[in-house]
Amino acid sequence: MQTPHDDETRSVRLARMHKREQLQQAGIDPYPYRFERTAEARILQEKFQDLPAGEEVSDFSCTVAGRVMARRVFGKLAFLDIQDATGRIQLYCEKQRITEAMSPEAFDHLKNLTDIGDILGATGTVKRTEKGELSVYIHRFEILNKTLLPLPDKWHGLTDVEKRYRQRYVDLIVNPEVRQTFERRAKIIRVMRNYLDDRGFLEIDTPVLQPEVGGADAKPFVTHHNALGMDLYLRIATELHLKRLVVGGFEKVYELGRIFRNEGISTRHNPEFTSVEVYQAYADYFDMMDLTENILRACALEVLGSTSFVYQETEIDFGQPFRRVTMRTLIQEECGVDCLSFSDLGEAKRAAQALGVKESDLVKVSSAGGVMNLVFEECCEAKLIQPTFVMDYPVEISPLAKSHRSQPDLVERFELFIYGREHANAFSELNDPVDQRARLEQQISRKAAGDDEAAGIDEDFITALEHGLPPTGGLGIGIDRVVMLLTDAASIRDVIAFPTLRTLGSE
RNA sequence: GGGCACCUAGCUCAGCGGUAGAGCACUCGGCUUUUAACCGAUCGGUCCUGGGUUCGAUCCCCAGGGUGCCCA
Repeated sequence: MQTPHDDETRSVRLARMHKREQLQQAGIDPYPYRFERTAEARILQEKFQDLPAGEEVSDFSCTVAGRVMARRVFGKLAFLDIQDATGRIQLYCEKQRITEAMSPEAFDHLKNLTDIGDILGATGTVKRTEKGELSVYIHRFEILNKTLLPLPDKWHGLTDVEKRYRQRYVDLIVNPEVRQTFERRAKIIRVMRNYLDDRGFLEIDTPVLQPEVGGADAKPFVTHHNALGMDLYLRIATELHLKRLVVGGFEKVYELGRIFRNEGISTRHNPEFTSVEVYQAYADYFDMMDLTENILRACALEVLGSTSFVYQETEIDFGQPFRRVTMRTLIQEECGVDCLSFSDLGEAKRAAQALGVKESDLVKVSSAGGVMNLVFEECCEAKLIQPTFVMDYPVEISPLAKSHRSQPDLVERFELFIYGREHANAFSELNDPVDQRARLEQQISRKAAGDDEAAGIDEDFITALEHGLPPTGGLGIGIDRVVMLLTDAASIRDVIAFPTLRTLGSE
């Protein structure tokens, strides 16, 4: 990986620096301030799609601008392909026309002092060449940016995966599908906001910097506030503050924003990612299932124009009602074992081991519910390709969810699985403050027995609950993973413009 | 954290126990219908780093670094 300093000695950069100087010596500013365009590539392509080869529209003048993506230069003629935000178009550059309109040297400047990657503006008529390429037949051009560094290899493009992420701007210039991914991402987020706004949900920003972490089981990033002399955590969820807002009387709230988890990086995990959490008073987890289903269907329809699509060569269908099945039933179907029937932890662990759960995972777990969850992860998760609401989780791994109305040891919680991955997590929210305190305390003692960061209890959250949280349904959706699905991206890094990467040259 | 793979010119990659190559890019020359333009010439190397084996290592071995994929 080259750093800009290494580039100092690179011949390409030196050559371009020299061209920049030559332009300046000729009285040309290689970095002008403004340029007035009258046309974009795609608009021209559409407008003149029926223009026959060899014909020029001499009474139509237009001005375009964009980055030079290809150059084919002859003695007194040059073809430059420029790319703007809408697409590409060829500039047909004839020495005679340019000389007449500009100056005797102008064509040589174009020929000798511009490179692939430079940003140009140009004015001319429209002509489809003999070979059938729609072109702007230019008589005037302006260099809008003399670039110093070259674009990647014109045959292979930018294939180095790391460089695509580190220098996303280059990736975007060279790989048009990357642009589409981020356009779709923006659209998905817009659809979600519109969907919620239209139904009376209010978006409220809650703190990123928090004195206590909570709302999920994850390791936080720690930072320090100098003036207050205190450590603060970056939020791992927006849950606890949004519930406070429901206590305060906002009956439909949500927050769409960045979450930070100090954990591993993989094709499905980035330390900072985007979630939307939604809370609705007087609703339960069944209402959240309906909401989840509808919002995802709306996204697919809006972005892809269809409720079914192909992800990594697998057909995914959002058109049918999503399957709703309990974790217990799924395990019974896959393994023939009823996880609620074990008499003690030892029996549960022996059964789990027989089903292929690793010893190294089992030792970290100290409850039957934890074992049940491991069995589910081992035996069921990967098989849930079509959208499936997995319902009724063990209480031990769900400290913020309300106990099941009819099943002891379980809570009213679901996760949505698609393509074997979790995409959403929702509860009938636990609003009994006494039960909530007991659950959190249990969680802490369990952690303290196990490992590292035994987080404190967010006392203010308990206080809020003591003031009364109405019956509430809550939902969290991982936006990045939804974007992955709807853009057919294999890695979460493909849907985050600037994914977290190791810094270069440190250590 | 575990497994596998890769690291050679600016880029994409060959290569081989005997001191390194191609295409493209860059630079120079030629060219008025190209689409990876073409033709000719030049330039271009810490073969990831360190150690070992060897007369000799880019190649084999060990360690480290980086990257990717899979698993946790």
